[in-house]
Amino acid sequence: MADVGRLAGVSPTTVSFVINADGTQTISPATQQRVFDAVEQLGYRPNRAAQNLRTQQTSTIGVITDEIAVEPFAGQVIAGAHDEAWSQGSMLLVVNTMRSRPVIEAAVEDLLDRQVDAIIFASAGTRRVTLPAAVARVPTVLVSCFTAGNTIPCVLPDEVAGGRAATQLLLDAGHTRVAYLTGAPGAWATRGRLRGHREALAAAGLDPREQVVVPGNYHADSGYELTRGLLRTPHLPTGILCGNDRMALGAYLALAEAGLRIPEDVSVVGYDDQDPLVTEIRPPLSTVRLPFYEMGRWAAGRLLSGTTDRLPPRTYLTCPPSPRRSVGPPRIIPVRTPTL
Amino acid sequence: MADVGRLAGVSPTTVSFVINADGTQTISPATQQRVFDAVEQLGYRPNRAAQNLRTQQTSTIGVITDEIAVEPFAGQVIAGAHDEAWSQGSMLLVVNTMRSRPVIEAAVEDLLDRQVDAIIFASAGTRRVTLPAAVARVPTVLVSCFTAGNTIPCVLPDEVAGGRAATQLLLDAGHTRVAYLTGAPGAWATRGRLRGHREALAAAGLDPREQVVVPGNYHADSGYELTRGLLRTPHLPTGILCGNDRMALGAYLALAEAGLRIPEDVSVVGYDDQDPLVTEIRPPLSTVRLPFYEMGRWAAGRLLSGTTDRLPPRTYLTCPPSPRRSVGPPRIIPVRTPTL
DNA sequence: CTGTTAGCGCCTTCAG
DNA sequence: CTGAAGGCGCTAACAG
Repeated sequence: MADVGRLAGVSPTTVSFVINADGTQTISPATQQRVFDAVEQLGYRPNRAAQNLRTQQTSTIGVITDEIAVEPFAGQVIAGAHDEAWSQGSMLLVVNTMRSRPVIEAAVEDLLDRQVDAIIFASAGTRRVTLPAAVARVPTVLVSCFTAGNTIPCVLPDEVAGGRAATQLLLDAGHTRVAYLTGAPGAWATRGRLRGHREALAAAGLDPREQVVVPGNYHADSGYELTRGLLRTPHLPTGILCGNDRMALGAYLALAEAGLRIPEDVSVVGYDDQDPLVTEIRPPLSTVRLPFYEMGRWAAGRLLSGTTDRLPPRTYLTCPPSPRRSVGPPRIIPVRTPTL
Repeated sequence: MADVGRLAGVSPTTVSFVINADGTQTISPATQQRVFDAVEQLGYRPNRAAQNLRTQQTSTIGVITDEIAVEPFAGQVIAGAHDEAWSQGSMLLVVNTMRSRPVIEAAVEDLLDRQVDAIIFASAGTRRVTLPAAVARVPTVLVSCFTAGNTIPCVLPDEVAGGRAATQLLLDAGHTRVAYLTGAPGAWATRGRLRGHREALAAAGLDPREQVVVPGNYHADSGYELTRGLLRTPHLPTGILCGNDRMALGAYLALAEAGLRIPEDVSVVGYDDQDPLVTEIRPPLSTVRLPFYEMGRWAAGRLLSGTTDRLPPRTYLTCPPSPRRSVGPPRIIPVRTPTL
């Protein structure tokens, strides 16, 4: 920097001023030009370590995640946070904890030592978490998880609206007898989606108690078994809503085995919009997308704008429907005689 | 740090020495203890920004990746690099380029400004890349890609051995008539796998020219179509090897439609070991795993040990077979009459 | 074995 | 509109 100043015939101070032009200083255009030329000529780049030391900030966000290699999830959260951060000149320092408590604690300490400007904590599968107290020393936003007393602002998928949207996909096509093969009963997501499902049914003038709802576990197997169970029923529903895309895959298999076509004989809807699953199966699956990318982006955005103190305890982002070809009009006479 | 020294009754220098005990200094145990006590009592933690400025290194590796949210790929590479880095006290600064040239250039500059100790450049799908010249300013390793003159050390999956392993899964079960539904013909991976396939065939005493090989494109659709093509053939092979797991999924669908069971009627082998696909479909798919995690880990390991100058231009990591239940003994009489 | 001293490169009041 | 000076927190010669 001293060199630049020398070449431009100004002091290092002036160089600093023109480089970090923050509006509070007024440097003559001529001088500015000379400085820029010198910077260019010398290939000068400011030393970030020195800036960090001086300014106490690093343009860096620490991202602590359960498991980076789990899809759909961390990758998208990170991608969203990354894109927002990148657009504002910040970068992401990522830590993968594999849910290990000691790692989480060490990660927070280390990130704090490295003077990250903020922390994003993201979990795979919405759940309650308890974080080391130290996170309070820096602005923090939780993605897809929350703390006991909502002590830290968080962003969550709006599963209730998602459940409504998924159901609506079937309702809009004219279905009036739909089965819901839910995910694992205990999960936060499951409860929200089921509630949304019932709301949509009721809003369409259908009695939720007359529709079939059976509990699954988010695995393809349960989608398969549950669908087979449905097939043994006298009145096969015209539409099947699955807890997630994997369960929908199971439903596809069971339906194919039974010689039933999608969507001609039965319509199927998933949840998650999990690539490449949904686009690779035939027909492509109608589903609802979880806003992982958006949540990551939202978190980084709030953090970078430095307005985390005025944030509501919980923010919900919508799960948009992703209609594809697995939903069609209901078959007129979908009645089947029980097999056996 | 001055406070710590004061509390322990020593100079800041001494504090630095005991904290960074590098063996070159000898501090009396008593003094060390006093320093540690003071550190503990004050909750002192060294300021990384200051250390970075002073030592010119940051215990940080920059990871530049095509697309972080693409599975199977960047997530695992990052997870591997992360685990290795973490075990040595380093962290990862990740940048997602979406293959944009300007972003790649900016990323390298920014990472260099931030004084990363090393850079890992990872691509989705092995291919040749050209990097900004500036990467040369810091140790760099390429993952799943390579440069024109092999100017930068890289680590790649051993696709030839992988192709052999995949084929061997079928051969070991007793198959002598196998079809290979390849991935996109132009791809580096496709060529290696095909070569390995032929080697395995030859090594088993089979004439590669008598086996059927048809080109696909890595999508489920092509697996589906190609398998249907096979079904129209008088002699259906007893084993089908697919270019990747998605194509295998297509094969599953085509086989199910034709009323053929896996592995009783036909055995199927995939490639990639893509979760959750391979474990969620029935039967679970026998496949070959791409060593993304290992490549990431390997890259970080070499970089951190500071021995990148003595590295061979290319290092191949094995693709281990992942046998599951989609392979069984060949059917005695798999002959079918053409379905016209 | 321990303390003194001098920066690492930058930002930022405060004077001019 | 520009320059001088001090210091962010730490490390590494160099003395003692």
